[in-house]
Amino acid sequence: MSQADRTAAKVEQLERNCHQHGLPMTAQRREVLQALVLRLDHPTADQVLDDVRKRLPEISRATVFRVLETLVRIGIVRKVCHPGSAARYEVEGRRHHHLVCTGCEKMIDLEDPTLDHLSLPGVGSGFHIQDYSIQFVGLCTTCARKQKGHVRSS
Amino acid sequence: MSQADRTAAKVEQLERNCHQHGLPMTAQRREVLQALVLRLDHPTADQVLDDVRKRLPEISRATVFRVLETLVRIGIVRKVCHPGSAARYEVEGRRHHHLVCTGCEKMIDLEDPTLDHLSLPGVGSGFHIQDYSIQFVGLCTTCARKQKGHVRSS
DNA sequence: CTGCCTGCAAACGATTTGCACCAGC
DNA sequence: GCTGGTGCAAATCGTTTGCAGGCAG
Repeated sequence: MSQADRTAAKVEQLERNCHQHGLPMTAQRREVLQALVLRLDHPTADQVLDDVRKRLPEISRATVFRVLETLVRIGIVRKVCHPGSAARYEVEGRRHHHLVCTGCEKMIDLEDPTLDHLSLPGVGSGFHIQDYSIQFVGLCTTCARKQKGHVRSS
Repeated sequence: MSQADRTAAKVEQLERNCHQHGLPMTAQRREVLQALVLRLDHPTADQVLDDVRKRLPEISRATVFRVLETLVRIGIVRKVCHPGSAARYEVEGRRHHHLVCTGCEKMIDLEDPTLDHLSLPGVGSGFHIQDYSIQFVGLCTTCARKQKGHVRSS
């Protein structure tokens, strides 16, 4: 599937989900989602804002926050937690995991079928597990090189 | 091991690590760590502050943030990322995973030996994996009950 | 002594909210 | 026309920082 197709499919899904939830479809929602689909990484709200402004220059920061939250609520977008300060967002898609670099805080997607069917723990507590995702923490190539020899700078 | 023993052991480790890093040992550091050991959940900095103030009433908020960051740096405490707003902290210990409730944002620890030895993916990218932890997302018993029948309130 | 640590208050960055107006249905 | 969405600016929340003492080593 091409990038354009993926985008179109997502926008369509957005329209469906908005409808299901009785929410109007707006240009802002479409553009925010589109910007997110086009990115391969996990942008912060501000990065999304920058992208969207290229096509919708008058959009407000607050709206981007509101729209992102809405997209998360209706299940099209996932808010991923990140050790860094600002929250990151990504479109919901295939199950995948994250490599997080403790050096530069970069986050890389990892798809690995062997990790996709963990036997879910039979939690006695009655917790209802809907999904899971693994966070691998470590050092990316660049940071690993940098740390050679150093103990700790700060 | 009793709770008191665990606390003592951790404080001792703190003294050792401070020494190793050339950092002075202070009452604030001891109390912050102690407060964290005594909690079974993943408190925010403010929750830690409340606990510590019971024994050290004049401690400042800024100090709690600074001390927590120090404890993370010297490897006694872990900052866990959480979809919610404020960062959470926990003492480093055995490997465990987290159940995160999407309803109330509660986070529950889960120790499960069957999940402790995942075959780490042979990442081609040269990423250096040091550790991992799994996030299970779902609904806790309370929130699961609440959602029965509702579609979505807000 | 000297350097790191602390308390306080102010600064900061990310996110949320109140309000007046506009657009989708 | 009513409901919910948007832009703007102000408020809020979590966290960090600058500075003047204080205390550990």
